[in-house]
Amino acid sequence: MLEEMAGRSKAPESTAAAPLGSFGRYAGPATLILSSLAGGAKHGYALTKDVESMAGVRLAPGTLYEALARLEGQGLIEALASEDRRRPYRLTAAGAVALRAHLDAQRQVADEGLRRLDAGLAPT
Amino acid sequence: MLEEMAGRSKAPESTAAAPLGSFGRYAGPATLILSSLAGGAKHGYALTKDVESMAGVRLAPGTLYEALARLEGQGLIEALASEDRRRPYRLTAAGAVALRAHLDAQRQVADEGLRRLDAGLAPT
DNA sequence: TGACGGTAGATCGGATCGCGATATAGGTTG
DNA sequence: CAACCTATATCGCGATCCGATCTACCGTCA
Repeated sequence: MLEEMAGRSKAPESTAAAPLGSFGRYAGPATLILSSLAGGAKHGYALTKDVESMAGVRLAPGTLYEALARLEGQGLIEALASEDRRRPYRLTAAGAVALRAHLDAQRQVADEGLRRLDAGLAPT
Repeated sequence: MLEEMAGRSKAPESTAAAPLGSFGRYAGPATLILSSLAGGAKHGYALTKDVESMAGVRLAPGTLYEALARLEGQGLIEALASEDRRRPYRLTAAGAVALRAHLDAQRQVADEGLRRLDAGLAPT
């Protein structure tokens, strides 16, 4: 699944799939949005607030709504019936799978980077 | 330090610094490059190979060399004397600090996202 | 020796994406 | 009613990513 993700389908030809870079280009806002939605359906504005308290990042409105449109187009999130003036979005099953893979990979990279930093002072 | 980071100097005006998004725009290749260099100085080509085996991501040459130039301009890495045809780069002290902050933040977001995914099945 | 492939770096053009500015509009509080 | 918060949408600029393409050196295998 998720083959065409970002219009670029090049798998690394090796055995290991590359969840990093699966979203849009190289993660970023998409990761934050999906992670936020993993805690329950939210509309855009609530999402901004949640992301801000969760990651300290304030998503610009352009970034937010364009990312939402992209993610919906990719089937990773879906819009719910709008109440009031809110347009809530929910993580889809595919979105949950993709998010988990992405976060796992990201955590691995972070762990390895931190390991190298701590081990290091990098001789040579 | 790191004030001018990406040609955009807007600090988040609030008290809490936001390590996510500190690089270029929203991390990405920069994170991978810096994490790789945390394991020791490397030249561009070796970096690509290391990143590929570390994260399963193949950085395009354009991405790589442009990112290296940006990171050097930001003082996060520095070029060493070139041997043969190689131009090795090394993580600077500032780069190590920035990388650690970024990876810490990224790991926190990943952990929270995974927690929500596992806790969830997200009612409402 | 000459074709081939891996190493190594650089640059350009096109496409994507992030972001602030801007606009609209309803609700609340003073 | 002014000011501010909620809430969404869109446009344009600039930043960034990426594949293609070029140069160049090296080893090897026919």
